[in-house]
Amino acid sequence: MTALPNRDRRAERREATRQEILDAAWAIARRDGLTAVTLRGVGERVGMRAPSLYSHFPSKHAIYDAMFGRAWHDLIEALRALTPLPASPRRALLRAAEAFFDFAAADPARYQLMNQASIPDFRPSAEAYARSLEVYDLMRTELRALGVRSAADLDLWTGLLSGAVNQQLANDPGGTRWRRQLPRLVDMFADEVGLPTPRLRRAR
Amino acid sequence: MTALPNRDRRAERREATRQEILDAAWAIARRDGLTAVTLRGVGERVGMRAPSLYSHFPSKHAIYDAMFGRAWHDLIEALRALTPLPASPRRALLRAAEAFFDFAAADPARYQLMNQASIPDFRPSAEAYARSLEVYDLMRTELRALGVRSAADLDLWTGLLSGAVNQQLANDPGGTRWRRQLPRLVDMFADEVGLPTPRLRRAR
DNA sequence: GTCTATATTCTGATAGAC
DNA sequence: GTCTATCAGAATATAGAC
Repeated sequence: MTALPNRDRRAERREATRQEILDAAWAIARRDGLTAVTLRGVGERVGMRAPSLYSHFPSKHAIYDAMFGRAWHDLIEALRALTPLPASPRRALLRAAEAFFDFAAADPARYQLMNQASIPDFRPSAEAYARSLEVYDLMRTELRALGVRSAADLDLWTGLLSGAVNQQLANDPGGTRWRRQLPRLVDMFADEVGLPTPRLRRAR
Repeated sequence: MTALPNRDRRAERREATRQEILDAAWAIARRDGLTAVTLRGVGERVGMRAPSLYSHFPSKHAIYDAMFGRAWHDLIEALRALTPLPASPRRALLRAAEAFFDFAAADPARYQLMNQASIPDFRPSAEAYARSLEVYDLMRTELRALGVRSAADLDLWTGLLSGAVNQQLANDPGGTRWRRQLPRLVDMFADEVGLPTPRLRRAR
């Protein structure tokens, strides 16, 4: 009778513990960098000895992998939460660009895990990697809806976005020097690929 | 009589050994990543035991620091070698952009050392860091000569460039997907900041 | 599922002989 | 200036008691 409820409880508890472990790993990564995440450190934060973590994750890389998948999942959610986008293509692009930018700037360690191969020997699993492709698909679909079709144009857009983010994180962390350029980038891109006016900013 | 010549010889030999050590470290970094550089590994390549390296560098970080400074120095040279630039501002920009791009793409590990804080606890010395500022100055001076004066415009330019490089290294290493966008980026930038036509590519 | 104890391996760095 | 020997510490991971 109580067999099923108990099993649910256990599964829930187990999942909660997994989550605590991941949260601890994120906290360390944010404070001291991705490579500062150690099993001892994580264990200490969750009130466990390091070896006990192996009851929940088969290896340290599995923890990174879960973090990687989670990060991309959260980005997907952040982008999906944008719909419905403004009817104006340029306003729609700006809204999406700002969402992406803010997601990246909110957690540089997360951005580093997602985009830069910064952990020796770590390769995301196929499942986790698929989530990053999903974001790419999402962007492509969105741009297509706005009338941007060619692969080169999509590359152009991702280049503009990642450039702004990278410069912000590298040269003005916590600031807004490149975030302020987003309306300009949107106009430049929209002009280049032939999206309708009016511009967000007045032309010079 | 021979005191001075001998001292020169020794200094030369010593400098040559230092260079061999750095070359070995670069080779390892290029093959297996920056963090794969170990004193034992470097020593093996130069035919020394690890402790002997301390006769030439006071610490492992000092090796990284020399590499960092050298990388920026080489970029400075690559950029200086561009003068005289084409008279056409847009062609001048394209030439500089391609030089920067190719420098980065030629050695991703070097680019990572220069731009991303990827080695735990490593901070470049003031001397080495000054070289990176020199590149920034060089770019500012060059843009100013072309008529680009505002700090925001300079930020825009560095964002466009670093975005193309980052996407190339992350998503199409060894390829040309983003390198091909450079003429387009130059035109977009030139249009935005009001540089004279004609465009490099025809407008759409 | 968590623990202690330990294996294994690697790291940067130092001491001191030669 | 290079060597051997070693330190001191960190890391991931495993074995097995409870």
